[in-house]
Amino acid sequence: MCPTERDSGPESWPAAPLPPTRESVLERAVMVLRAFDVKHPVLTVSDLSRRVGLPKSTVHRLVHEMARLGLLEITPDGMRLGMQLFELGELAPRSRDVREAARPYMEDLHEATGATVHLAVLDGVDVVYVDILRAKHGPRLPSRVGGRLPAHATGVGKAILAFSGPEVVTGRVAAGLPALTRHTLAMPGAFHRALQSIRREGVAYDHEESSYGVYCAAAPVFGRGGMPVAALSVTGTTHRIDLPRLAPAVRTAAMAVTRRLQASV
Amino acid sequence: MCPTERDSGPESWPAAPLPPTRESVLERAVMVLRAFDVKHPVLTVSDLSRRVGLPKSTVHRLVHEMARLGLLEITPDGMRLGMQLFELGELAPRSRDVREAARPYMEDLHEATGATVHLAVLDGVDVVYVDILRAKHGPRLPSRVGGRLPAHATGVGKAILAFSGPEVVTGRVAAGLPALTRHTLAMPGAFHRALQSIRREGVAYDHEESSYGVYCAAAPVFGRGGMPVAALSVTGTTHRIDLPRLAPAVRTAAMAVTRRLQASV
DNA sequence: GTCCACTGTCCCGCTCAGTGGGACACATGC
DNA sequence: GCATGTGTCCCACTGAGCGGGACAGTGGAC
Repeated sequence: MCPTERDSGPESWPAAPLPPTRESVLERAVMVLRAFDVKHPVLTVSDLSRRVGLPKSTVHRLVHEMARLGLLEITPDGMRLGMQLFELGELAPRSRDVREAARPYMEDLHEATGATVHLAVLDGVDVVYVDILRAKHGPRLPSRVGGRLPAHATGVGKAILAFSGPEVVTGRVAAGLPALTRHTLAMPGAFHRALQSIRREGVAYDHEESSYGVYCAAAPVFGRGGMPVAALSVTGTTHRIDLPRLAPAVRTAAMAVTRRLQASV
Repeated sequence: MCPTERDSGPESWPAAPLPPTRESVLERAVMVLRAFDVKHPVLTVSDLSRRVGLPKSTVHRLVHEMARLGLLEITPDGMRLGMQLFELGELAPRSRDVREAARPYMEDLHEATGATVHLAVLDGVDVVYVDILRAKHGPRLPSRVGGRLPAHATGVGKAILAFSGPEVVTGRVAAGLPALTRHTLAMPGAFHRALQSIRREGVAYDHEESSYGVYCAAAPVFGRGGMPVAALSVTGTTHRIDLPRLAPAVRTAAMAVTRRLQASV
């Protein structure tokens, strides 16, 4: 919640906690899977037992069953997430379809601007990055495919929210507006005003709201029903990117993807 | 198994059947997840009940629990795989790390050759495609990120197998050498001879062995321990690609990725 | 209109899959 | 030596998961 988090900045944000229920086998399994992250790609049985809060013998049994199913892989120094998960994840339609449709236009945008191009979808109150084309030069941005950030704190998130139904926006506000930097729109008033301006302009800007030194311009992609399903953004680092100049390009690309999505059958 | 399969060709291959055991809750859940594929991105409770062979009431309960956990999403016309899976899948280290390391070199290769570039890892007896940069022009190849094909029938698969331990190769042979086209190396003798030649040349070729009209050259990427962990390939369609000319480029790129992997910490 | 076949949802009593405390062997480090 | 960490396995208990079956709603055929 605090802008000055301990280590590497908001590369990824924890998913919303699961609604409280007496945990089922399935839930325990998901808890085990969720225990892994970028910083902890390999965990031992004891690690998992500690992180998840389940008895070691239970984790042991669970983990071996999951390995049998391909959800986990056992290595000499612990468990890691398995290829089966990658395979299943790639089939998730919300990310797959929009990525498929957007890829060519992302490449054009990438080539035309030389900047890093992002594609993200909304999942609950967060955005999840679905595809990234990185700038050849310049520092590596902290974003990651599969990474999750609170929607209100990102360009892509604001672009989607601005054109979503009011209940979606309300959901985000109700879940809180955590500040990732001191520029994050953490006040509902400012946040709503920003969305209104985005609706007017058709573009959302992010001036160091998600991460220090990171600037971006984002535009929404609309699906079949006319509702926003994703957003494209062009991102760069401080003063090395001319957002007003790039905004029309992002909008145009996003509109092209929209057209493509609505054309397909 | 038959080369002239019914519809769209070998875009994806079914994963190996799970070892037979009395099915656990977890296994049933995975069976439900695996019921989804490219042609069936949305399934209803009844669909799932039929496809998986579980009672409808059981599927109903299971599916709603999985939706609560984010593994599935409920839409007006059925269930689909959820974003949670995509998120978890992107964390699977085997695909993530190698893709991260390979991306820049894939882009170079893509730019230098103009052809489609593939990155795949070995999973059991199959290869799973981890990243694809598609040629701007020309027909769309049937490959798909997250797609699975029997290793012996692909360039990338043969490139990996040729430099893997004998037990890995034996595993593939023991699992059978199904023919995807009439050019697939379906005989152990021919297969072993091909691997030997690949070891000598450092490049694996695929002349319509995985799909008609598809030609490719592939080279292995080695991990920390000196064992192959992935393979890069350059792919094109009949006669529109000059493999001997591209082979050195693929090898060079693969070696660069190897270097990068072994350098990182 | 009346079928019929199909959905998704929910109930509820039975039972066996899942549980987890605890014991054990082994590897480190002091 | 002892202490503290691993991973693995056993086994008696019990409630989570099971699934047959009932039900309401939908929609096409006739």
